[in-house]
Amino acid sequence: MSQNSLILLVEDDRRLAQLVKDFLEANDFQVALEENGNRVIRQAQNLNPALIVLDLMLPGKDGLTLCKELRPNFKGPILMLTARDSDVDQVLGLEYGADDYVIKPAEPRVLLARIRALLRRYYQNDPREQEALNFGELCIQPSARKVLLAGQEVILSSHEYDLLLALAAQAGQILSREFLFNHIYNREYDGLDRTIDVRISQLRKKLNDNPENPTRIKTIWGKGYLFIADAW
Amino acid sequence: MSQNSLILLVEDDRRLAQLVKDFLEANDFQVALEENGNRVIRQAQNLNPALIVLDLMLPGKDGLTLCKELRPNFKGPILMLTARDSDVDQVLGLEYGADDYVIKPAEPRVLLARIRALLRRYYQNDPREQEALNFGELCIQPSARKVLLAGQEVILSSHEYDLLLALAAQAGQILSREFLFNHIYNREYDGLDRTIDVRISQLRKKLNDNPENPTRIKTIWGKGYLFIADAW
DNA sequence: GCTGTTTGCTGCAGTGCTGCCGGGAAGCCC
DNA sequence: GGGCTTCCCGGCAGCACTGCAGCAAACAGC
Repeated sequence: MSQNSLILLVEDDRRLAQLVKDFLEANDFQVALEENGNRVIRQAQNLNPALIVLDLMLPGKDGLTLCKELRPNFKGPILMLTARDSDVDQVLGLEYGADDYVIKPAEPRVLLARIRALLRRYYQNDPREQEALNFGELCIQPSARKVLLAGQEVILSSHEYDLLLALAAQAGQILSREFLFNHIYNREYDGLDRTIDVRISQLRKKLNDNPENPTRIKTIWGKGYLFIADAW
Repeated sequence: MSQNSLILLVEDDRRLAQLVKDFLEANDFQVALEENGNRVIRQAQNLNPALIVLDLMLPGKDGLTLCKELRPNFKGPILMLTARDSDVDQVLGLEYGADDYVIKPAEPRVLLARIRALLRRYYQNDPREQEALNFGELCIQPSARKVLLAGQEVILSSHEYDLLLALAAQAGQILSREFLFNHIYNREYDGLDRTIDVRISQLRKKLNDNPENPTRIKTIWGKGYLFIADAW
């Protein structure tokens, strides 16, 4: 993370959304737009953004409820955005699980500063930073791009390694095929591609993980894959 | 990691400081006051507060510099507080390492909400790691998406697991079919769908819960379902 | 008691998802 | 270019999961 600097912007006013999007992109963020409140949760799962900016005045779903429902599925920072005269109270918003609350019209640089503060705080102790990741007998050494299983080196192909690292860095979270695909390749996921499945299959084989009853990489039916941190 | 609820309040206006102190104490925080900017760093080290509220208009030391110097010695959240017409800019403050920035005069409950949001975020044990939920013999492990009953793993389908988690996470509350449906599926509940009933039935079977006299998942006639936390 | 409504649960059929093989293309190193 | 590895992708087999219908039982109100 910080590996992915993707921000999910939930905003129904297209003009405003585009403005914010352009501004954030000019500042080296990637931005995904979502207009429909009902699709936010699914989008959050599929894209796994680093942060969500949530406008409360959405058609389709009440923003507060949305925020609350989002929490179990999204652990990262949520920044609420709302008009000054909104009946939705700042205090309430924060209590419903938002991490920050900015009143519209927001000065772009204020918004940017607050986004940066949230990301800095949340992703500061990023395990991805070179340090070795240890999960019981499994040890991943990003500095050497090397993986050890019970002390023995496991030879992984380039994509296999990338995939494993992506999973391990967010152990305990379900990662969608779409997210994994985008993470490894620089092209669009068409929703049908089975490449990830094949890589996972290889990985399991090399890590001695039984797909019928996996202890490391679990398949979440209809959702994606999950790396299990707990060593045993 | 200070599991305490001590807040270090840095403020030179005694009257205001006392007001804030009283208010926070009334809300179950402990508050330590510090008026002198030069002593803040030492105080932060000595007291190891959970959070620092920092007024920028201090005699003795410029607030921004202070914030910057504080950072290496204090890892917890810092909330900046300043007058609206201050020349110290919000953006600058956040860039200097503050985690939040509130403009005076601050409504007490807003301040409180923001303090709580910061603490919640910072002191939840590693954001990526969810704790296991324990209910007597039943143990739900979100990090591995695994459910244990008396030590034995219970194999649940994807939706069964989601449903159980939704219920367990709000144990003791009646959850309507509509809520559960929306929580699991991302589509509208038509008011007639019996899917939830069937899932509940499966769950009860797998959890050895007798529907005639359920000890885990109780049916609330006409309203929904209720997860009972108390172990049997 | 009776009635209409709500719930429990099973069985089945269909579908959509996953695992992974195997051929061939594409990259890489000499 | 040759030999090697890695990767892509079509495709098939298998089955987990879903949704539905249907009926019995429980319930609330009268």
